Amino acid sequence: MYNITFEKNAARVDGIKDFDIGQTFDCGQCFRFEQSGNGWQGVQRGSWARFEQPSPDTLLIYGADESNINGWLHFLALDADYAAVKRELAEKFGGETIKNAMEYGGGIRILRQEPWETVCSFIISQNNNIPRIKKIIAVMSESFGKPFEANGEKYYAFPTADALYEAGEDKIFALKTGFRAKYIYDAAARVCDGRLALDALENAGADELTNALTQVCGIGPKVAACASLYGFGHTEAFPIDVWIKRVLAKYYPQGLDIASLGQYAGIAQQYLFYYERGHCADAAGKTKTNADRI
DNA sequence: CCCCAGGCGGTTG
DNA sequence: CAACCGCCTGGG
Repeated sequence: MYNITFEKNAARVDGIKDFDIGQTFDCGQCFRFEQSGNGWQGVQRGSWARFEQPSPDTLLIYGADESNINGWLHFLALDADYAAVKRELAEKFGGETIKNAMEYGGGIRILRQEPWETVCSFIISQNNNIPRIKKIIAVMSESFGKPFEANGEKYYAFPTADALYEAGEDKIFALKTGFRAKYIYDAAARVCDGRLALDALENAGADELTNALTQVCGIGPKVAACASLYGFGHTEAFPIDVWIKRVLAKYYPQGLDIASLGQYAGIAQQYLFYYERGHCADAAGKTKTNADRI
């Protein structure tokens, strides 16, 4: 277990395991944290923090103190036993692929993000690329999120559903959200009038949550699974995107029974996603030319 | 000009 | 129910 001490403007967490800030923030699960110097920083639930990891088992959290440290540790899922997660996944999957993926991205943790933010963010993610997703969310937050100050700088909370509903579909469209504008607006409207009761759904079962989310125009199985996994703590949710489709075709051509993978299937999905995307990025880095496209 | 990017809704056979 | 298709936008 880790040990927490407080320094002048940071919390120091020693004794952490199975955690890497770079892998965790760069594995595609969140869109509001950026690398800056030797650390990563961003905004979650209307608060700012900066993370540095001077050694594998030490984490510094700037912006954290006695009053909010538990919130940040929960966000990072440092209060979860990922050694147990990995043991179970190795057993449930069998084969070398999951072991290789867990070796490659063994420092990933599934963040516990704010539910509405995940719903809205993964609507934006559809048929889109990560740099543009991040840009849209940044501009959306600056436009409709509540400003606050931290570390001598101005930051913005992710906009509430009320703020986006009040803004209206046209202003959401003006953020370059394209055809997703009406989806975002529909989701916001449903949260505002209670048809999508996110607070209550935090305690709902997987099926009930999925059913509620997919009532929203523009939320299908993939976006619902992402929201369930990243925003509602459903580590069994298994989003299948284009990368995971490639993984399944490549490593499990005989088929993979997702339902048999157990309570941590979604965490496995993240390891596999990061593993496959990393491989492709490594391979594409120097050789991507028009001639390679044929 | 093409294609693609962490999908989805709608239409068709 | 499976297979298509169009979709805002931006970059290659």
